[in-house]
Amino acid sequence: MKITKRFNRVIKPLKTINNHDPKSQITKVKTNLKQKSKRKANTITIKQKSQTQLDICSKDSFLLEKNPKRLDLDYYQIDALDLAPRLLGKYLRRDDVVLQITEVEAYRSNDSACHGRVGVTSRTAPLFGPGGHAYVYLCYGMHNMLNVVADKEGIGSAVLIRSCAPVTGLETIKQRRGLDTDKPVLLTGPGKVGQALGISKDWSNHALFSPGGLELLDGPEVKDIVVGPRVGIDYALPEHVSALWRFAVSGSPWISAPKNTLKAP
DNA sequence: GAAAAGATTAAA
DNA sequence: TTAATCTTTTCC
Repeated sequence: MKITKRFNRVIKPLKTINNHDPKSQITKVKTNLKQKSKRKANTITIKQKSQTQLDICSKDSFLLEKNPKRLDLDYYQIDALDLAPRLLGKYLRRDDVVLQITEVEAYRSNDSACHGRVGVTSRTAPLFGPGGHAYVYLCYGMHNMLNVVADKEGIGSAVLIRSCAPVTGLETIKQRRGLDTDKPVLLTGPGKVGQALGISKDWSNHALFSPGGLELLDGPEVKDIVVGPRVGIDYALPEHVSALWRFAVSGSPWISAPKNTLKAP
């Protein structure tokens, strides 16, 4: 498999060169190389810019909260559709890492896109437990997706955390992600959030309102929200595919793709 | 002309 | 879904 990848990457430019004027193609390749080295040279500038964004987005608000408290069990005992937008701005903490939630999706009872549609299994059991627990599942055999279980026991609904902004523990986040950057690519996507928090499906059913491990802390209420259809649920019924149950902090750079489907409500 | 944003593709 | 590429658009 690796051979195929390498083969493609080597052969592609050659094909292009053969089909076009060699001189212009060589110039193009040279330009690309130049751009790449320049990008490297500009790393410092980019980092400074991102750092500013980071401060504006989340660091200040976390410090202002002084000592954010864990949300209590009652907070979660509502419809996932109501809980989802309320989780924007809240904080996820594990070890020295604190992330501020910037993008979520609601998965509800009687929702053909929700894992709960198959009923209670060993995997989905936490989903049917009382709200306030984590529901973590493996996607594509490698991505751990973090959901916050909503509503009362037996309902089977949750809020998927799709993106976050870093607040503290940037070095740990980078290390877990295996990426040395401060840019949104670090945390925009559900798999990235799970990786940054260092969680696996073993964390499924973990109580987010209890001290220790993974905690969900209170944060500022987000009023400027954009909404859109949920991502990657083509298998669901049309009415659920089109439902605007994806929520994100308006204007935040910490939002996953696709962004053009998000609009003011 | 360079950076940013969008689209595409392989991989797991 | 993610990461890496390739392509198009934006803007200094």
